[in-house]
Amino acid sequence: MPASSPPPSPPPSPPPSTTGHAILGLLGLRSWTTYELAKQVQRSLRWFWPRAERKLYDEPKRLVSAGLAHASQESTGKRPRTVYSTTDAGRAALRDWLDEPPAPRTTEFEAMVKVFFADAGTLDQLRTTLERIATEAEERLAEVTELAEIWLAEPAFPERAHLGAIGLALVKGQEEAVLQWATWARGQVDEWAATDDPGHWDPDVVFRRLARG
Amino acid sequence: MPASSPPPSPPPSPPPSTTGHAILGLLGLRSWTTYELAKQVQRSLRWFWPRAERKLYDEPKRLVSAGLAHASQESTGKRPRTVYSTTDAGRAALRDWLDEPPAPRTTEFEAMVKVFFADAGTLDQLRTTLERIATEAEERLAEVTELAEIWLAEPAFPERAHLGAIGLALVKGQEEAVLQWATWARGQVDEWAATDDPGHWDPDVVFRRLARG
DNA sequence: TCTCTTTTACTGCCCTGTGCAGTATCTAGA
DNA sequence: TCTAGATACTGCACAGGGCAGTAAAAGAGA
Repeated sequence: MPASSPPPSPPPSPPPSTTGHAILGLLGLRSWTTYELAKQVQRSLRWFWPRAERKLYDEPKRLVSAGLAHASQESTGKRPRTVYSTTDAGRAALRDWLDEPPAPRTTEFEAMVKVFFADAGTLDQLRTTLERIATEAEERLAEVTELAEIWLAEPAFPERAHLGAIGLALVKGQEEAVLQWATWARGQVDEWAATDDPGHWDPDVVFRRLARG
Repeated sequence: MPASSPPPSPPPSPPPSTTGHAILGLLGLRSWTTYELAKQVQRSLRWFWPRAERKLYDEPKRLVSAGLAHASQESTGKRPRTVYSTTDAGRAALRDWLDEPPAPRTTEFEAMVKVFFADAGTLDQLRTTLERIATEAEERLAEVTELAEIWLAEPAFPERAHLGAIGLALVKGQEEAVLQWATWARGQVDEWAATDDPGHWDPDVVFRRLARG
């Protein structure tokens, strides 16, 4: 007897990505247009899950086709806009996703690649790179201060202040660590004779400190 | 007079990406097969510029077509292998690249997205996520210790120990910052009544600390 | 000696994600 | 009224990731 042909099932929408779940999280707070979503991701999620605006126009559509979100066509005058909201299935998916082991943290730090290969260039180039690393960290620390002040004065989601607080605290810790390192490194590099010759500067002193755990 | 047709020039190979320059940096140390390159990237560059092995088989070919690297076909028995080395143009490109302003540092930290949307789930889920963040940081700190010991005992490139030392020092600072935060956060969360109700725990205490700069 | 596992050495394919250009409309201010 | 900026998208080319697949060499153990 021949095998019966499989029943015509709707194409199984792939399980949402991290980006999908992050958007699902924002939809759990309120409804958003894609444009608002993009701005909000820049303000908050950017710190831990940076995504280009472009992507945020595609992802909600996938959520809708998976039944995890709902889209309603509205309009401002003649210009149409799409407002997305979550669904019961969306809330359930978000809840379940919290159980799954998170992907390992990854960092892209181009400036440190330049530090690592600094012996292909001059000490001045290395110092400039360290300067840029420090400046970036300082700018972000200023942003942290600004965000903390906004949370104190006019929070958009006061009922979520506790989650915002612990999140922002991590950002501050990270940026401070980078800034402290950059300041230290700047001092160390000043003792080197050249990028490929540390002179009397002894790397083993550092390695022994790092090896102590 | 009609415009003359443009001379048939070779397709301008696009300027190498960060990944390309990173490989150029490794080729500056010695010649590598792609397989060795992939392993080396996992050991060292991974910390600041993580790239999938797959990509490391494509990128050297682009460097060769841009004249920045040289490929020689060798063989181990009947199996062919490609050994890449740098060129004068490659060394010059690397040197020039060190001057260019680096891309901003970015971090993908899925676990923190789960922390940020923890109010979609339970306190147990949040505690588990914090636990996982701490464990990951501890594992990486152990790796830092291990690498420091290798640098002390049998360094592969002793003449580059100074650059390895300052690089590894940053990794340690970053991981310690995450671990300290996770420990602190675990304690704070223990005072909350639920993920969406911090009880008497006051987020403004944290925000005021963060706002002080 | 034979077998099995691990290491070496890649390629193809599909998917996610980025950056940029392009197309409109709406709003607020000079 | 004119213009700048904000809103609301789409298309396209390219970087990069993950996984499956292929295959030969080297080493380990029976």
